[in-house]
Amino acid sequence: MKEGPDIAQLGALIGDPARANMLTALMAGGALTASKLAAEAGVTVQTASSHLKKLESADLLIQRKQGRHRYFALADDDVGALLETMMGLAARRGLTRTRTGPKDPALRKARVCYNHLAGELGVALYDGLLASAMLDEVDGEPVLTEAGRERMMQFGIDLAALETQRRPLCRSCLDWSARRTHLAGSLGQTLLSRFESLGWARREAASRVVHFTERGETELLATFCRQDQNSHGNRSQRIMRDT
Amino acid sequence: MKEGPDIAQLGALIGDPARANMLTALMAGGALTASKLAAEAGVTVQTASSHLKKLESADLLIQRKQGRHRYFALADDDVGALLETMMGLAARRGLTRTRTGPKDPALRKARVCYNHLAGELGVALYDGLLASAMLDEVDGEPVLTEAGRERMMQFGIDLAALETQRRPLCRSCLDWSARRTHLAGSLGQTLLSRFESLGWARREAASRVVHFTERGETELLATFCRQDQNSHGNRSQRIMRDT
DNA sequence: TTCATACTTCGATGCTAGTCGAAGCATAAG
DNA sequence: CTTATGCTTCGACTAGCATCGAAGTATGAA
Repeated sequence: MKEGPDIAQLGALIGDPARANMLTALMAGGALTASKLAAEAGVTVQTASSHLKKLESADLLIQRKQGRHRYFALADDDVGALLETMMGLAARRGLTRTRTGPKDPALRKARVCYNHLAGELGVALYDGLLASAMLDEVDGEPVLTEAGRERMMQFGIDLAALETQRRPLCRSCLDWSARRTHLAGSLGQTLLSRFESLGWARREAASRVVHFTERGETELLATFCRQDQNSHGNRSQRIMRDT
Repeated sequence: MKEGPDIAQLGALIGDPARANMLTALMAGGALTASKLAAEAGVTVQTASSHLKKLESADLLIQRKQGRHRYFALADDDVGALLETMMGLAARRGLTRTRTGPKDPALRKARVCYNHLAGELGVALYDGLLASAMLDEVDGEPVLTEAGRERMMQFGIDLAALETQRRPLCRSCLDWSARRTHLAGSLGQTLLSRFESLGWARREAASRVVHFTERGETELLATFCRQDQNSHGNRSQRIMRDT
């Protein structure tokens, strides 16, 4: 009847549970081997191979051979963006998976959302920035205040470099575990890598889990989430240990 | 293994050809009856009913009863946004449907993309605005120039009102028929409804086709696509009748 | 009431596509 | 060479789901 881009093909590709698991595992931005992806998806390697072939020939994944391993990664930022969009909508629609796994608590606490920090610590950071008046929300969009700019530069963020980029500095991103927002955008991304280079946090190898050290977590909260900074800061509830 | 929002459920819902057709038909923003959607999807009403039930219970569609008719529409702007994202990616990946239908030429010429004008006339408008220096592109994002602002106000667009909104005035949107961009954003939307109220164009009842009158098309090109306006205007190729 | 239209539900059918076992390549190590 | 590992291909099986005919419900018209 119609002509044009086929949403159905795309949807069907993402619509299979095994493939969806693989894509979700790759959302952290890294590259994983075929066998790792098979384990993540909960299928045998033969099945995974078949899926990966389909995803690759649709240009959703790219493949890099290295020795006898084959590493797969998302082909493009567009793919990641689509997956994020779907995640967001699925979360808001209450389309959640039932079977829950062992990594779940760690994932809920801190994880990578595309390339920035999400989970409890992610929303705590966002709330803290708001409460201490480093961040402000105008028309629902987060904006860095003058105080925030200073603190970020003290913290070693090259704001000037970030602001020359096309992508927005601050964006809000809806969290699916907590029903709150956390900080995305180039600043969100840069902050996460800064946390890592400071040794506050490290990413778990083949998952989206982010492990914060005891000290890292304390420092994070002290640096960005002190309520008694400039404002009275009751704009956000404390939600640190609510699970 | 994991927990969280289930991309797979969403994907599977959109992944069926019949459902994808229905969703695509609803992207124009209107509400259609169940039987009309069945026809659009090329299935019987029983089958359509089953699909619509699923889409509704996933909160992708909403239903409004009116007499013995049931009108369905996209539940939310988020759904439309997701579909647009998927359309864009599918187009860039070359995932296009093969079977082409009778409405195809009309669709290619002018159609509704979510709520603004797409198709050949859409990209002609965009190119014309660029060529006559009413629109400029900074960092890939379209921006209205001073000359453009004046012309829009002459044309009866209430720019001041649009600019108080959250959503951006100008956005670019990738066309899937022509591989070009056309104008989205609140200005894009307002322009299309202005075309309609001027009698230049009207939307076909239950499709995304936009019919321009002979005069409407001429006026559109004269008003926004005169090359010999202020600039030398070779920044865009003419592509009007290239199919 | 009777008939017509719009839509849903039920039941049966048929096909697609995901799944895994077994075997086949390819690369690396001993 | 032989052995081990990582991955792909082939083939067969099976489950799930889209599909439609037939019957059932709801609204409107005559």
